[in-house]
Amino acid sequence: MDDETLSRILKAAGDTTRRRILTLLVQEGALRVTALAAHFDMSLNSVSKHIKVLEEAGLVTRRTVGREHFIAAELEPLKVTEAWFGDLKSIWELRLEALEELLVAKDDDNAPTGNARSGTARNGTA
Amino acid sequence: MDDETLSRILKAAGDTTRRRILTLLVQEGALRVTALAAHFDMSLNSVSKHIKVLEEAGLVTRRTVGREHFIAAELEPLKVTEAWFGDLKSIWELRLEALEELLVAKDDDNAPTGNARSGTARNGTA
DNA sequence: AATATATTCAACCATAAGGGTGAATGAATG
DNA sequence: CATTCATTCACCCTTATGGTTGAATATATT
Repeated sequence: MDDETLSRILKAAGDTTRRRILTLLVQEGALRVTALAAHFDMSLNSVSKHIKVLEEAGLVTRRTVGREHFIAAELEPLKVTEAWFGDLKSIWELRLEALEELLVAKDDDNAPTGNARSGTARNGTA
Repeated sequence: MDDETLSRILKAAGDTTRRRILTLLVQEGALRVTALAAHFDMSLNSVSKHIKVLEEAGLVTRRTVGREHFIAAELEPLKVTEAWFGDLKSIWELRLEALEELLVAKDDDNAPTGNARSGTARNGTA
């Protein structure tokens, strides 16, 4: 997955209006631009621009039928993003496990202060 | 959870440099500002500012000891954010289930086109 | 053909974001 | 006490963002 893509997704999701749009689409299915705009105290144009941002991030797709544009949420980017956060958590937990092992191994040498979470790695704790 | 908070977290995570900082911290534990900056082709000042953004989003905490500031990743906001994406997926799946039920119920009336995913709700498909 | 509807495009404005530099602050060290 | 080191603060610049309005485009409707 492109790092640039992830940035676009997160930036798109970083705006309240856009998150609300996404939520609306997810719970109500595809909606027209006007229908979406009706939910917001904001010009239709602005909503249209927000949709464009979501579209460029791949969070939303557009199906044009006649003069009406139906906007639908896209599930895949959500998974990808969730995965990034999940990976980060995994690395974290792996490192914590390693730390704990170290502490347990040293247990008879010097009694550690406990609390592996604040007593961080080779750099952190003085 | 505050919506504003979520926005700050996602905006903070939306920048590549900041994601790299987070990753570094998660895999190496707490690091000094200078140590972090060494990884980037960018002024120390800029990195310092990125750290501040992460800090304001709660993604990172600072422990100052003497003249050195140790920056550590914070796990909790990651969970919250992951949860937001997860919730969205859940709503999505719930709605799809409901749609499938509808389709199955109508099965003898008129043979549907199948494909519940593109044939969206009451608004979408013409 | 004329008009109304749905949507985008273009230009504009204010403010935020991301980067840089130089000075200021605070702590260690000779 | 002067100096070096670690970091932030203040200011500047350029570009992006979120919002506005008015015009343009494309499709329906009468």
